Amino acid sequence: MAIEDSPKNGAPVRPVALIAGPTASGKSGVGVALAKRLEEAGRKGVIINADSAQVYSDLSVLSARPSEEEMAGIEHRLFGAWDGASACSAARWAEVAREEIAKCHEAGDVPILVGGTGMYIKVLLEGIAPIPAIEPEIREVVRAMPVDIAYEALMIEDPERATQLEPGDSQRIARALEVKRSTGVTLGDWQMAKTGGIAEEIALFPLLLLPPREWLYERCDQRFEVMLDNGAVEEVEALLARDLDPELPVMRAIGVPEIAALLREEATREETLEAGAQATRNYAKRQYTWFRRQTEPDWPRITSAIESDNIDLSEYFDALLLD
RNA sequence: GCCCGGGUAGCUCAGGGGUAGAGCAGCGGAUUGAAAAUCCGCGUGUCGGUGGUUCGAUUCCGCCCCCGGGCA
Repeated sequence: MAIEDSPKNGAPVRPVALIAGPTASGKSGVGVALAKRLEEAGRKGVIINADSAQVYSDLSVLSARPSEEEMAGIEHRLFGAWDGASACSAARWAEVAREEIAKCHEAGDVPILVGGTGMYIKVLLEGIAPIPAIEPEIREVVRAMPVDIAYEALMIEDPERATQLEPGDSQRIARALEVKRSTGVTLGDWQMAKTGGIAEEIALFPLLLLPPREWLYERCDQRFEVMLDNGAVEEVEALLARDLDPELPVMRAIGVPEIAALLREEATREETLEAGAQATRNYAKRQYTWFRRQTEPDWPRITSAIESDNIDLSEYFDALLLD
């Protein structure tokens, strides 16, 4: 629903604020600042996590989940909401986020999505093909296949998709294969329909944080060092003690493999620091590309260094701040 | 001081008489149920300096400089 459809002199109907950007760009601070401004304007803002790692209870330090202090009395939802033993997914997150957003709207609150997982946000807004759960045995077999073998199989079972994919894209090849084998229908056929997107039902107020690369990378480096000094090692120790499937998303989160190597004494602290910081930077770059290219061109962007105290929120969220 | 081994892309290094190449970094891009994942593309750099041999040297030879290691 477009803003123009809102009552002339009132707040927009079903508003959703969205603050997105790469890791370490300062999203959380901006989200909290917005919630505070809403409070001043007589409305309640609720922050909803849109980050695929902050979703796991096992990852607090390593996912940079905001502390009680940083939350500053603002309600935060979907942070640490999943147990690491069960893999979240874009579709599942979107389903839950949709419910939380609906609850906010019922209560007259303003949901503020904050996060860096572009695909989660995209699925929430645009929906996704309604593909049923994959047979666990099929998934296991497919994921255990070496890429070249899986690609050959896909060439036979779903040649159309196979030719669209890079022969080295293990993950997408496995996905296409498991969908065909489990449902009997090709991924391409499933994807002809998308369901669940809320873009048409809400008034979206997006803001992309795309600060200068150099500034961002510096923060990535600092951030990983701070994590290492503030419990990341203990967090990974506890996670490893659970003896979970190493393929699980929690086990692949940035910093987990690196710190696991440190705990196995296969790396020094110095090397761990370097590796973790590097992985963070590489990730930030990928997010940068996503947000720069996979979002609507008219979404406002801040391309300077982010100081949540100095951002003029009214410039981006004016309609929300009307009382 | 002498003897070895090196000095080649931002880093680690390969190569070799016809002006050079990988990995990583960096940059660009993709992204439809693991997305902090998965994948694709982009490589001119006084080949340490300087003389010489040669049609031609980064490659061979001499000298010099620098960095390791060893011997004194």
